[in-house]
Amino acid sequence: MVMNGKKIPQSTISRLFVYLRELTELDKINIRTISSAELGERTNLSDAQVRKDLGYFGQFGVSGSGYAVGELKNALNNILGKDKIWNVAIVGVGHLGSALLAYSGFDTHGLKIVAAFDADEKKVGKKFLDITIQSIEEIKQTVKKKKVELSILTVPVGKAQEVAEELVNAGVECILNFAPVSLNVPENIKVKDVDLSRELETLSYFLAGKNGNNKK
Amino acid sequence: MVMNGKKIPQSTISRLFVYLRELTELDKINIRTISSAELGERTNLSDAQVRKDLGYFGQFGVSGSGYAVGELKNALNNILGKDKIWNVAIVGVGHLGSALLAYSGFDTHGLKIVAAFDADEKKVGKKFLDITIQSIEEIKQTVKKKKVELSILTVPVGKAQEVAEELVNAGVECILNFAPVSLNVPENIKVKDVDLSRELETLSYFLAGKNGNNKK
DNA sequence: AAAAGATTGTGATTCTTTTCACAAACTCTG
DNA sequence: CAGAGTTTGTGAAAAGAATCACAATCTTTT
Repeated sequence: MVMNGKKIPQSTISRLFVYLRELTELDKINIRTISSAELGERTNLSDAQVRKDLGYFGQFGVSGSGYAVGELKNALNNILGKDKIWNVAIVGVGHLGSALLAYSGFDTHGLKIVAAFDADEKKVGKKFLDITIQSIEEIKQTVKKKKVELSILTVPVGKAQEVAEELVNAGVECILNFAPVSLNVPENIKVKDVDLSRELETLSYFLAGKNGNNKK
Repeated sequence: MVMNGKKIPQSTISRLFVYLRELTELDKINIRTISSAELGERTNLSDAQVRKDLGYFGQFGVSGSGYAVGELKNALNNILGKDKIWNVAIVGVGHLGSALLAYSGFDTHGLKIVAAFDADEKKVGKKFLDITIQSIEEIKQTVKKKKVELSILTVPVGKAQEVAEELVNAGVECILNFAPVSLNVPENIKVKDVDLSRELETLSYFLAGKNGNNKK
């Protein structure tokens, strides 16, 4: 990602969402102004990090007093494309998939689940809230019709690559992949992996270290 | 993390789990030997990356032929502490929490869910497979009794900090946090954040860029 | 057994991200 | 309104991570 000739780290983008969330809270409790130091404290980041991150996108602060909460909030909403609502499809309505379907938090983040797919014929036709589960075969047609832009892949490992290809073929450009495999997709497709077991395993690795098991 | 004086990147650890998963597959289909190039190909990483990652922990390869699959697999299992089974507790049995409870994949990763907690009195006492949901008040006692080492935090944002403190107080050293807040815990406690909305939002940011919405 | 080929392990290099540090700009106080 | 106190914005330095590149080592071929 490039802006004004400077390269913007992926991690900066990710942190902007954290700032935005905090600013939204601050706004609710009528706090009008905040310094980078305080915003950093609340988000467990350094003041310098906060300033540098914001610095990629412009000058939002006022020397001596800090940032205007409302203004910065609006600026970030704009930068992060949160003024738009994104249409999301969930593919694979197993345990995790249905938890995500039922998760109400997405709406408040500008994400709207508009479709759900599953290979299991027994599930097809069932309703979750206002979403009817469709067959995998209907992906292409439904993606077009419902203007799906993002997709969440919660199918078993063995099916992931195959289904991913189908999604790409249907025109989806972003995939949040929960299957623990590296998807092979064209490079214009943005894939983000969330690997729950791996996260836990990484934790256990540190725990192993603490107990002295694998420390030299 | 430090080994032989060299600092080991967190990302290296994370990738080791990916290598291990691939090696386990290779072993199943009776492939005896693999080069860094091929292992890299299968995991979408560069050959140099594979070699450097492994290099932090020793010399496992053979020039001219590559790595012995079985041997490397065993070595990684050992390095990553996967010879041990870790006891896990889930705190917050909402949509996501119960999906994780029902998720069978953890066992195969050396993780055993031994307890579940929820604040809702209506849920307390209910059974999920062989786990009975307990009240939050019982955390301390149960953590001790069942030797909980890892915990998964799937409570609402507002409760997260409070419950995290209770976990720390009970002696849990690692927390996988699904609540979208920065937990404030002592620095000897390892917290890993998984923020699903943020992951999706990050994706949508790139999508916004593609459509030219926020490109200069 | 020598030559050709493959592949590792790792120092050096490059690239990326974070932290430092301070002038400049603003606010507040008496 | 001058001086003391804050806080930003940003180059420069440091730290961290990925890539390069190649000598050393092993395998295969003839």
